[in-house]
Amino acid sequence: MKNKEVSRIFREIAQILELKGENPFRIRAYEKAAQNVESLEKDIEVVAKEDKLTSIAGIGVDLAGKIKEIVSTGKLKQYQALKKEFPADVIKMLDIPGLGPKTVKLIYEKLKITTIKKLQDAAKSGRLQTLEGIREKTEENILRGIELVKKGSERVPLSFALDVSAEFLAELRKCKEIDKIEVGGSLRRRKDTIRDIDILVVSKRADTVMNKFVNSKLVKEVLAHGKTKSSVISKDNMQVDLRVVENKSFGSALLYFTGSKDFNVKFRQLAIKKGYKVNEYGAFKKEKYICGKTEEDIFSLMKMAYIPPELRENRGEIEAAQKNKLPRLVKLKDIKGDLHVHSKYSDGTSSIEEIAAQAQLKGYEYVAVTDHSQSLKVAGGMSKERVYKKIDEIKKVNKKFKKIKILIGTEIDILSDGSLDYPQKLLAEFDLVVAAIHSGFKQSKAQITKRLVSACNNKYVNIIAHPTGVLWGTRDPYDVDLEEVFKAARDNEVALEINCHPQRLDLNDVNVMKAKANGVKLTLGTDAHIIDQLSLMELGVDVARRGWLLKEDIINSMPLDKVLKWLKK
DNA sequence: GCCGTTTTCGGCCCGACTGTTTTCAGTCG
Repeated sequence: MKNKEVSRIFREIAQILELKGENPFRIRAYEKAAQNVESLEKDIEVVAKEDKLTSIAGIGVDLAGKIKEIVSTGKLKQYQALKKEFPADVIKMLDIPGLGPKTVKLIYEKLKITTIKKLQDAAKSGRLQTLEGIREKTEENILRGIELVKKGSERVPLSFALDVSAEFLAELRKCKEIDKIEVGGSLRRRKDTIRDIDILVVSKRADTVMNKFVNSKLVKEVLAHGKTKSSVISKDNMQVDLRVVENKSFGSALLYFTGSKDFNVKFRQLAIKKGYKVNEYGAFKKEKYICGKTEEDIFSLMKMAYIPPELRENRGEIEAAQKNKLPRLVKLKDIKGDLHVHSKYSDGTSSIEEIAAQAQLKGYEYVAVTDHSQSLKVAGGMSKERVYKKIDEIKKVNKKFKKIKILIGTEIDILSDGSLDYPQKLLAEFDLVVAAIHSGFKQSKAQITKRLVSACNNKYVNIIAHPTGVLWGTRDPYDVDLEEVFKAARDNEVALEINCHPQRLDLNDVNVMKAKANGVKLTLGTDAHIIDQLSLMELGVDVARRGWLLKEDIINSMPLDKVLKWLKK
């Protein structure tokens, strides 16, 4: 797989071309190509071999030739020549917020500044002010931008952004000048990681709302404060943007503010073809306002089905909506049980009975109590004896609860040599076996892949939990050949989990799509360690929806009898 | 550099805010 390599090279070419002041549309062509290659499901090397590169959107004859060169020689002559034109650190200056290609070029060429450190020194000493168009404020902004880069303006996990946005929403809702309020952006699309929070409000008193917003106690720093748009940095270091519009523009503004960027570009192009102009204030014919009060109005004007926010990534959803062939996405109410829950028997805090009661309250037909296996000592991994004790208790509780079935489960460790943490004889005692990697994350791709594949080959294993091991913001996924895991899972009727825990959300949307394309079934598991966390199911459903899943793709949208049948593969 | 049921040439989404200058370029989303 050289998809990442190709897209990295194209992205960097785009940056260098920006510095050179090249045609912006040519630059965008490289960026678009980079993105499309990166999100391509197929291996770019295979597509190149089949001579089908130009069938990829945004890849024409020229870029196809460049991809072939990269795939066959591992290099691209054009790229190597371009790299010589600017020092690597100068290209990195483009990452500084507020500093764009024009200014970087000016600074590099006039002052011969080649590193971010030198840039910082020059800004502090006021030397940048010798340049045309740069005065005190710009210098300050550059210094602030450098600090932001150092701190790492990285994406945060969805759950963290949800918490921050909830605080802002609560604060803004106190403001009686606000008639409507909604979150947009990647948060509304429920991406697994979020860079900034976009909030949209309807108000007739935009100035009052803006003043309250930028002066809120939640705000650390004001980046911009305009009549209809403001940006701040929150106390938790998240950028929050607020936009105020009139009611008649609420739908169009929400559409625009929800994005994604690629979706917006495609959508607006389509509008032009149909003779309309769509912006955040509405859909217009010539200068005449047609609609914009709701998103539905605009979709219907474009003669397409309403596209749920989770799908708006320009991954084919616009074409599908035009043909009225959008997938009937799984909904929270389709989920009939939770297949990954921890009890007091390992590192959870709830009793079997509490879990049963809460799951019943959720309207579930079943819940699997999947405690850790013996090796995972830090998480109260259970000995063989404790397993039998737990089985006895579950049987008793099952007699007490008529409306819900507790499945006897285990989240068993896949040990570093690929073997499982309990003998086969004990595994036979469980209704459900969830296998997962909790150690040896640094092993080679081949080793990790082999461990997961051999777990799939075990006849008692039903589910692979959090298949890539990612912990958003803390730990990168381990190196694994998912294609191999997909094959093994499909051939052995093993499902892959979408772990709903906000730090995990693993598999993610893209891998969920790939799994489905490979004929693999998915499960949703909250990994709850306390009964309140059974509500995390919602986040997992969001991932499933972003991955275009129907309820038919998800094991635990089936009723109990069918799940039991599936478990007895 | 890509793309095409108005086009194989001439388009390519569209608008807000800031800083600097005095009408606009640069940057961002």
